[in-house]
Amino acid sequence: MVALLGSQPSSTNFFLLPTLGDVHRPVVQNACLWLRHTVEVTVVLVGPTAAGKSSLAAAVVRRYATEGRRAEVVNADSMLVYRGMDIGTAKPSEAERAEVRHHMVDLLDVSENATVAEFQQLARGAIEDCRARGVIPIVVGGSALYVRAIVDDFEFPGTDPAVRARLERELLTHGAERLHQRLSDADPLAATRILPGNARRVVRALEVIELTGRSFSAVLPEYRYRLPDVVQIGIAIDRPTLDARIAARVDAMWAAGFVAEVRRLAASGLRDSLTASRALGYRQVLRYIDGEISAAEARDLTIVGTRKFARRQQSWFRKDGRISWLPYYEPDLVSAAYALAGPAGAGSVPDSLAPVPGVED
RNA sequence: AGGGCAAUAGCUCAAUUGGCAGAGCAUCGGUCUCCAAAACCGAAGGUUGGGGGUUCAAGUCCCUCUUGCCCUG
Repeated sequence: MVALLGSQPSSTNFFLLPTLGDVHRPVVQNACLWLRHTVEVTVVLVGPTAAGKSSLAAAVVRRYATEGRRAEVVNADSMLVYRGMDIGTAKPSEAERAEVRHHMVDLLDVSENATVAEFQQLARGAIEDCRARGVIPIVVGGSALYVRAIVDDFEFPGTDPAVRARLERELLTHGAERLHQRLSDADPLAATRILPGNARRVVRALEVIELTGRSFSAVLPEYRYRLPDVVQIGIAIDRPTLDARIAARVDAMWAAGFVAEVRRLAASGLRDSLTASRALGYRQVLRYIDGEISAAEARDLTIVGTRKFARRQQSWFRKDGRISWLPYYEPDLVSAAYALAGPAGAGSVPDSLAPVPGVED
């Protein structure tokens, strides 16, 4: 039954076309109340850091519970996968995780390298697992690439440590320009898309070409869900408010013992890691611990870095036209989100909750 | 009070003997198929503290005022 309806992704949307008059709404909602038992929705909650995704997710899970439905969170935040990185990542607390099950959290040691491809596999598995158990997965994340890799048609060509290491060495000896020149010969199209200064992407392109024997004409896929029924909700928040929240959050982290956490992780190899050591806050606190900068500088750099990260997140998300935006100040944000994600929802935007222009940007 | 030093983009500072006021950071915008909390690219931003003078030409030299810092009383 699930599979049958799942093959018609638009079934719920169909009943809720915005053109329907209010008169029909009760009927429509009844239809959906019935459908909610058979159609499996995947909810995706996005937005910049400190917008309030986690607490909203937990509240929506609770609301589902009042309807007798179970929902679980699938994290799509790149740094939450590291064990021990708790304060600096604003990881949901143990209490929160005891109440709501969180997937894709605490999977790796700080010394291990996270990859998008692996994350994609595991996260998709977690979603399948939820669906198989009749649980609604709520993907919550600020890493746009991760979210898209999970929800859209992404296929990552493989990677080979040996090839990669050799290319990295060539990068050191010959420089990025030279590698980019080589990319121009091997794959002119890719070379026009990747700027010579971006050594990282040049190396990856050469790696893929060498591994696959084909050109690296990688372009982001179209905005098309590979899952049957996805509802993407974004929290819209204006910059001044977001910036204030970020500053307050960083201060709270320091007060909560962030430096001690970084010290602890440094002892277990944080410094040598490729990915974890680059995490916002951790990178700056490491410099502070090493005496390179003052505590105040570390704090300020973390705030500025987080702010810039939030801008990048917003610019990534605002391109995705499938996201329904809810203003952070919506008095009953939970009901609004639930209206989109819950039984009556599946993508319809209630009139009162149309995107708020001033907030979205 | 007297003497000395300084004042240039939002911030920190550059600017040959007087010769088209620049850089880093912040800000804004963009790119993105395995390090993505990463990596990279672009744009905007100035009556050089105010006023006067010398000069073909003044951020630069002279006078004056304002503000800040230091020293001496």
